[in-house]
Amino acid sequence: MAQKLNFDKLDLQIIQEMMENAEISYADLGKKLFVSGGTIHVRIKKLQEAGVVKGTRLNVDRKLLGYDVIAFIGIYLEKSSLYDAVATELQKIPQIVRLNYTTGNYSMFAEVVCKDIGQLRWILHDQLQKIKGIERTETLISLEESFNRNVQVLAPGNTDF
Amino acid sequence: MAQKLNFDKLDLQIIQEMMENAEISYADLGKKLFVSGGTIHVRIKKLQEAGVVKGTRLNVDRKLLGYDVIAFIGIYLEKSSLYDAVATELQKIPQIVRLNYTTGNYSMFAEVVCKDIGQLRWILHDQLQKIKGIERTETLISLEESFNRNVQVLAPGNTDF
DNA sequence: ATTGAAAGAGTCTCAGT
DNA sequence: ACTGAGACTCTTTCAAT
Repeated sequence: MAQKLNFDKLDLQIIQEMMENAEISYADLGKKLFVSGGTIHVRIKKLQEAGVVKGTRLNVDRKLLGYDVIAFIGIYLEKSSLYDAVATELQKIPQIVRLNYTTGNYSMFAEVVCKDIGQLRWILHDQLQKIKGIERTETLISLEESFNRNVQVLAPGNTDF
Repeated sequence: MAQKLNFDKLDLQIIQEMMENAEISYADLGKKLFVSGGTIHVRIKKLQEAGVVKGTRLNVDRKLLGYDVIAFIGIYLEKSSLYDAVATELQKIPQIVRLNYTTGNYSMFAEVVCKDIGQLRWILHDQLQKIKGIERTETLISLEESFNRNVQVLAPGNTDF
């Protein structure tokens, strides 16, 4: 299980720098942090083996791909024991990109990326309403995404470490 | 502005494969899609120049970094014209990783990644409540993230292309 | 643990098709 | 447009400290 490990300042600096620029070379990152490229290499290897650094994910411009709409869907279940069954069905819908089991207003909280409002309507009306166990849904359409970043482990305002 | 462009099947296949594995080499990707590594290279360059492929983002295990809690915060504003001012303040809080301007129940919708429930309480109570313009907030705590993926442009169930 | 250099693997360029 | 080969850059390994 997620056992907490010890990281020194250099580990956290490497993670923070690579969160800001995942494509930096080991040599350049070493220069920036005043160690050799070899040291960066062994540290990153250690972080990968520890499972902290899991790899990289492709960053695409969804609008240029024709996906203009992001929406969040709060889902009320008939019974919360239906979570797993409903999650399995939601995962089959390619436009649903994220699903969380939540406390608070909703039982489940989904994020959907779709081409336009028409497709969103189709997902809500045709796709979701036929899944057994969903009582009703509430939709928040994103008009603008102000920012979307990784947690900043060594940011100025962050006193966590 | 986000002008829609034309992509052929190979472009979309490259994007889909790289969404699933951003670290695959051009040679291996070429083998998988039955073209040469050189072709993969020029296509990716074209996609980067078009702005569709924006790069890669580091994927970290937030739990191993000690960030055990994800929560979503629905924010009610006193006046929606305060959005920009409030967004600027929220961006200063390192644990707030995402912010959307939304229709529906809330004016703004934020995602926060924090160390534990105590820190979440501190962010909600001490950090948010002192920002002018926030009327009240509603918090959804994530108990489990079932999945978190990119939109699947060439998935079996996706008839978008 | 860190360094610096050599070996290996991947990216990038380009002439030919 | 795509290919394959050579030049170049980066990653990876390793002996020395």
